[in-house]
Amino acid sequence: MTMDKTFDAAQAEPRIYAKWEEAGAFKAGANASRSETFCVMIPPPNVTGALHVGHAFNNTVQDMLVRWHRMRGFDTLWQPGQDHAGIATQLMVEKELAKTGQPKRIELGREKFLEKVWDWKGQYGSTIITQLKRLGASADWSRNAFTMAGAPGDPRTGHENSANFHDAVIKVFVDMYEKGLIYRGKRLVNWDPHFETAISDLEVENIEVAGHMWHFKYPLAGGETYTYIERDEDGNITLEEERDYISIATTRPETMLGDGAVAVHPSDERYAPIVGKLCEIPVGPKELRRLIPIITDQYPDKNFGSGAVKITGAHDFNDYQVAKRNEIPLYRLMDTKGAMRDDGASYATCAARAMEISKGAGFYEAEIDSLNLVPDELRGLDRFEAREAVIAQITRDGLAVMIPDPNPEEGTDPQMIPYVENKPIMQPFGDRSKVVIEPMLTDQWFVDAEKIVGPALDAVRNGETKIMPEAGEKTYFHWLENIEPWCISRQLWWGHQIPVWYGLDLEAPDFRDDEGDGAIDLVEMGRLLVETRMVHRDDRYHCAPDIDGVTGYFKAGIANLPTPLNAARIVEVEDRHAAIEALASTLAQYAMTEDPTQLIYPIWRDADVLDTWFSSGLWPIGTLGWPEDTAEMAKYFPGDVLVTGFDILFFWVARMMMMQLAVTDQVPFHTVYLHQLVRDEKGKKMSKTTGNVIDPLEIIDTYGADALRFTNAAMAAMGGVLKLSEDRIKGYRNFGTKIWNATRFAEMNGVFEGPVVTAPPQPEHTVNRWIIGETAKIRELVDEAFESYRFNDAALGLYGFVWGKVCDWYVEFAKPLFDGEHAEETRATMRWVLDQCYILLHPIMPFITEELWDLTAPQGDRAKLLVHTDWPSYRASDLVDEAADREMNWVIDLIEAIRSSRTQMGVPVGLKLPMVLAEADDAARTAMARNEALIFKLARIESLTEAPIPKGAISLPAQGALFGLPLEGVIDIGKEKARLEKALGKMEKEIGGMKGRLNNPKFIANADPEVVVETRENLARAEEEAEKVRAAVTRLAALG
RNA sequence: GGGCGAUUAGCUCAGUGGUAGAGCGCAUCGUUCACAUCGAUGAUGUCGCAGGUUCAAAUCCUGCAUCGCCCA
Repeated sequence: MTMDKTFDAAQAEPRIYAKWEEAGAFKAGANASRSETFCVMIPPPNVTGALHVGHAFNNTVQDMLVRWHRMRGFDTLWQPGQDHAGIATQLMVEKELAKTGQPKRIELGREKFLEKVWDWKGQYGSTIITQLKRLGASADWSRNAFTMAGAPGDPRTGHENSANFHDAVIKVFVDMYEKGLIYRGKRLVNWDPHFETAISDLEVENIEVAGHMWHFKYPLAGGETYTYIERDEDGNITLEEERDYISIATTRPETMLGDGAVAVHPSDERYAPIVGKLCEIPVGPKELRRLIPIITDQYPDKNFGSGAVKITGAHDFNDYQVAKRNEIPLYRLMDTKGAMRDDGASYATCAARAMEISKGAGFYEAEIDSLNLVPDELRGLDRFEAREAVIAQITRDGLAVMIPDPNPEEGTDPQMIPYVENKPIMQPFGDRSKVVIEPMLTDQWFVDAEKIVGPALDAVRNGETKIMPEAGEKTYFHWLENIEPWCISRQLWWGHQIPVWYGLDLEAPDFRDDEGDGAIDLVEMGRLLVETRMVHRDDRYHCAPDIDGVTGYFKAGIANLPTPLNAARIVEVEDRHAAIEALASTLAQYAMTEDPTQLIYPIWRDADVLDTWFSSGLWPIGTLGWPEDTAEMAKYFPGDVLVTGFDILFFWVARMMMMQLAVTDQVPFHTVYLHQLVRDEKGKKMSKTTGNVIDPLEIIDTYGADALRFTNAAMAAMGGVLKLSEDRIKGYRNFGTKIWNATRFAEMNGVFEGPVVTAPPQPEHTVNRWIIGETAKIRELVDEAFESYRFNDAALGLYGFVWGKVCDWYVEFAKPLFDGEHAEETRATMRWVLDQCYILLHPIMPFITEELWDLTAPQGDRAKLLVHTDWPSYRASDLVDEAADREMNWVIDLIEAIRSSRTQMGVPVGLKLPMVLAEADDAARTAMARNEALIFKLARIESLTEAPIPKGAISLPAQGALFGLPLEGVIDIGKEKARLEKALGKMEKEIGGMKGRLNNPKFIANADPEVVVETRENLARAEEEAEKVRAAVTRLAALG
């Protein structure tokens, strides 16, 4: 066997991964040797996703945990899969259709379009899985799950064995609906005008943009005036004037049309005189301007803007709350595309009705939504065009607040100009559509989160589930304690369609049965349809897993209708519009035939689908086959650890907790490991626009997956910021090369010629005894680090051990031993130690270690692949030989001292020096005698004689000994003296500190006794050494 | 504005009360004998500032400053 000089990751990694897969190494339960299970659910990446550095980090962490447990014999399942990513996928497919010149989504229709989506999923949906494999992820791919598995039309491509997620999602929806945990309602939601759907908070990015704040006058009704007074901090009047208006500042003038009130803080004395009065919205046809009340609410900030806030409940989340509290009507101004409404009655009609309402007339929510308060000339305009028009109108009417131009033209009096502040404002954008998100009042489905939040809070409070780092728990509590209803409906086609059917409300309270015969005649039927306006009333709806489930409900619902309507057949139609047509046509037909068996009652299914997060909220059980009673569910649920980004703590983790508890009464996992976003080396978010995106696949191509994984592990300090730097990756690639070459050295020295060494050897030589103890220490450190999720400690500990102990010292120490009486045991020890390095490094660097595992057993006598090799459990207390430890540290210190003085004195590297031993106690003498060969070799010493330190020699104090390097004529006395004095200064400072402490009776009395003893020992050692240095300085002084 | 967090070597970061650390970078030296993706050696710190608790503070507490993130 001749090893190459480096590990060829690009060539080896695919081969090694294939070997694992062929061996079924990642299958659930593979290598299990005990009954405990270990189950990790992958946070499902989007089916549209491609691997980015965040995935790479997240999955490295999971893989380390999984591999570590699998090697320790746990019955391990790492459950992979993907979510169906409603918007993203739909967008992707629409783009694809456009690119290939196919009909558009709407043209295709729902069913055909969904076929296209399934085709797309089959063709491109497994991209990220292939990429995760390149990272070395050891998930059980045979169980790959998909959140749309089992939905109508699923051809089962790429998730052949996935549990039926659709059934699980629908069952949970129906159950929660029946328990009253899910309801339908009109609420303010984040609306994406591009995709024309509600979206979740998670899909909204708040970005600071340059914005403007316009200041407008809202005239008081009836020309009323009041004295407006402003005071400074001491209460002195700074401004006093009569005003016939109230000044409002807004960043969104176009929403003024929907204002329902102006609010001021109850303690704001400036506006106290006009609270309760009406003011006029300064836009729209003059004769039809609406009046709105001036109210008080806690929300306005007295110090912000003018202190008065316009309340547009249907287009702003804060205003919505104020409006709700104060029963202010919510006027919707825009359509689904974000354009000003162009529907309903004329502005004159709507505004008149709105006026009645603000003067106290009663109103219904549904009626309010039908009022279109957009002036006729603004109807149909895009919201941003409408903004400009509104500003222009107000300014033209002289109702903008005016100020003197701060930058007047040279030599002229400043002109008065409208007061517009330029200021940065936070604006919500759709993360995929990139358009400004509009708060919009629409009918949506909600989970009444407040009702299911309790158990999720308790589970974390009582420690049943632990969130790490702990700061995550605070955030979790804060969010859950203030939980809002969760909007789960989306106006999309790709997703789980909501299992709710609607029917027209045919119950007519004012319907008269002329004959009182309980049967309906044609006259009555005509009146029913035309006069009672039933099609304008709210619909009836029922929820069930399928249409058969709701048929009964609807039958019962029409049972009380007059004959023959009460016997109509329930038939599903496309939508509400089709239902009205169908009903009209069936009634018309009945009028002709009078055949009651032909009468139908049309129902239609809710067109909306469920939020992707609703289905991924069920990930921990859905992937295991729930609601079926599967073996996997019994074995692996509840799972163990969830590894995910801090950013989805609310959106996913908290919801999973709530939903699993609501459905199974059990927590889905006992530990949540949260990590930060992966940033670039300067800590900036990676983005295509900034151009600082690091592609993990390019990194893998260049440096290998192990280097990227090791970097991820080394960065993974609990809660730490993750800054990925290519230099660091390169450094860890070099680390791989280092252990590769240590192996190569061992191979050249015949270490792998015999059979493999499985148990810790019991060698005689100190060097070998020492490294075995060091190995045991690092094994304990690695286990403790993994146990407590301190992956950085595991990685850096191994780095220091392999490079700093094994390569820098043990390999060097071993060189002289290969020829002597300890050759045999040294080979055995080195072989064992290297094996331990491969094993302990395997969870972090699986590829190179598996390769080395194979290469270092040329006889083919490995019991198993490394991926399944038993994790060691030997202990430092059994394997550390204290004496060997002391001795080797003494040797290392001495060699370093000699090397240091040589370099500083400018002794040529090649020159071998004689050395004198001036003083030595027994321990030092023995240590010297036993390790002379390697000290000579590593410090380039040619001889050792016992003699006093000669003149002009460098003194080298060691524990229990004093050495000298005669360098008369070579050393620069001044330089050496300076070096010694510097060292002495440092020592004396330390000694001073220790003496100070030991002289303090309080220290002796209060400090931990161990600390006192330790300090005494350290002091003694330091004083001994300082004494030697002082003597050396004296000798040097005598010389000079 | 509210909440959470950070501030340690030139850079990136570890360090949960007991002698300030790592990697990278930098400087000097070194290629027969595992590795130049390497080796040897070295320089670099008022641990953000000010108080407090303690025998002892980078570490705990308080305030301040600066910078992040989340929410409004």
